[in-house]
Amino acid sequence: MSPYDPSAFPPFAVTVDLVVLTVRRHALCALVVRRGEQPFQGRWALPGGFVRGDEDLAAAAARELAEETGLCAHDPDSPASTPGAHLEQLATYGDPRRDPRMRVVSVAHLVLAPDLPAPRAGGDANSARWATVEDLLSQEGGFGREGEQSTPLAFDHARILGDGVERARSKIEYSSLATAFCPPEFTVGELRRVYEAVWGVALDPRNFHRKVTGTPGFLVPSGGTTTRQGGRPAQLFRAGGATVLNPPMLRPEV
Amino acid sequence: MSPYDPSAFPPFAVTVDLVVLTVRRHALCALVVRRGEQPFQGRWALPGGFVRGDEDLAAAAARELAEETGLCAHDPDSPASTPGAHLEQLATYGDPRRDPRMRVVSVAHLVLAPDLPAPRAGGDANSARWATVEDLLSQEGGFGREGEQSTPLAFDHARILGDGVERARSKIEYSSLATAFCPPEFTVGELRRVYEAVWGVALDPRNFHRKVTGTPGFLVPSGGTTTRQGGRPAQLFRAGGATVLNPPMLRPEV
DNA sequence: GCAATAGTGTCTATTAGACAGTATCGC
DNA sequence: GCGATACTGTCTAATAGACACTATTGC
Repeated sequence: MSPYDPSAFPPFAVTVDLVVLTVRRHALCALVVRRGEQPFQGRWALPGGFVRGDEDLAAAAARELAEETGLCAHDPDSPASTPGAHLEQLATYGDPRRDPRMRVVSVAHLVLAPDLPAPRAGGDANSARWATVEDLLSQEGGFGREGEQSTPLAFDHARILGDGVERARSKIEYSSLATAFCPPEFTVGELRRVYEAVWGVALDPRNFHRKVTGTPGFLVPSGGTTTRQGGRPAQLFRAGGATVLNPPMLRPEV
Repeated sequence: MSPYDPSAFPPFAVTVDLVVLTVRRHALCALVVRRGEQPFQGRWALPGGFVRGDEDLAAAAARELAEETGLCAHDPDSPASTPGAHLEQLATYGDPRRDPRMRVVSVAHLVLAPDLPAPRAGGDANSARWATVEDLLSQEGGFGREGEQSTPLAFDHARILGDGVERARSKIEYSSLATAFCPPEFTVGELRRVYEAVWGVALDPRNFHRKVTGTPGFLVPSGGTTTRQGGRPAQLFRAGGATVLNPPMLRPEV
């Protein structure tokens, strides 16, 4: 067969799946939706859907994100987009048997978002929720915050979620992306709690403060202060222009 | 439309494209093939082809690699594969207009290989060659080593190649992947020349030697020595078991 | 000897990590 | 006052980078 014979290619469906991460109550959480149909009916899955015929992959991911959360994604590769959550391509999953019905290639995307109000999913408020990554990835399922048992995720979504979490854990080391988990204005302590939740470690508040305020372009003071965390008023910052951190934040050893 | 109605998805073609990098004569080079048909007939392009209906994405990439180079890819994610070149998924490109004939989503893969004999491409030795990354990515095309002008790469392959080069440049900082550019046994000086070619910088041989031999698990002595680089005989090493380098190699500032 | 590469030692400026101590809020 | 968090300063061990020096080959 000719390498580009348009009439001779096998038919594929192409979807986007979203790993939407946020930090809630000092825990790294992901957005999951309940499947209403077979296969895996009733199980939790990552949000996602088909790429339309005239739609770019990043556009499809941003559309699905808006449909599920109302978030406006900020794709660093596309020039003009309203500020909001960070969106980037994660990886593509194409095992021939990953969907029992047909050949589906899924282009997974990673979204990092600040703590949000309750998710919505097409008007059915009960069909989407935040769950801790720990619960979703524990082998037997574990228990959600309402005491509801989390069965394993549908399809290969546990692997996709694991890859997304690993990407987030490593990217906040050498980029300023941890600020994507924070509201527009935030304190050094709030940023530290993001690192602690994503990495699952405790960091020295004093050395952390010295490190982030000493990294050029990471944070810019916004002028105000807040006492929303209690204690002495803390200076408020915005994300600076730097995207790459040099020197990087160092993740403590195991 | 139901989010998973099997009869209602738009038809996509899915291909794999390969960014095959090697170091030749102190320069980072990529494998390109000449297109025999429209569009972009006669232009250079990255090797690649359709994913078969029952084939995983990584398997398709390994098959294309073997067809183009005879290399056996070593995918770190798959358990048993003959040692050879390193292969990993790079990114997926799905702009609706990236191929003028139809909707093609391409899952690009990155291959890092030691210096190889001349490439082959389906028996037609003239239709595949190594070109320096510098020539391929220079805006106007530049000149290849035979003095032949390199026109810009077909499709969006210049962008894919640029992304692959950037991935390679950053991955050799914090992983042991630079050894994938070396033969099974190599000297510290040969490894240093890999870093210098990929990063395009000059490194201090003495500090480099101290750094790589002091990083646990990076290199293991094989016992032999060689004088193939001239000068005092150099100890031969193999790649050690470590995949992540801690501390990382530091790329000098611009 | 001379050129080339390999390998070791030494000094210095920088920094990560540990931790003392002070500042400023709510209660 | 007390508890909490924010911030600044200090010490030490480790290290990146610069560079002097020696070792061992081919010619």
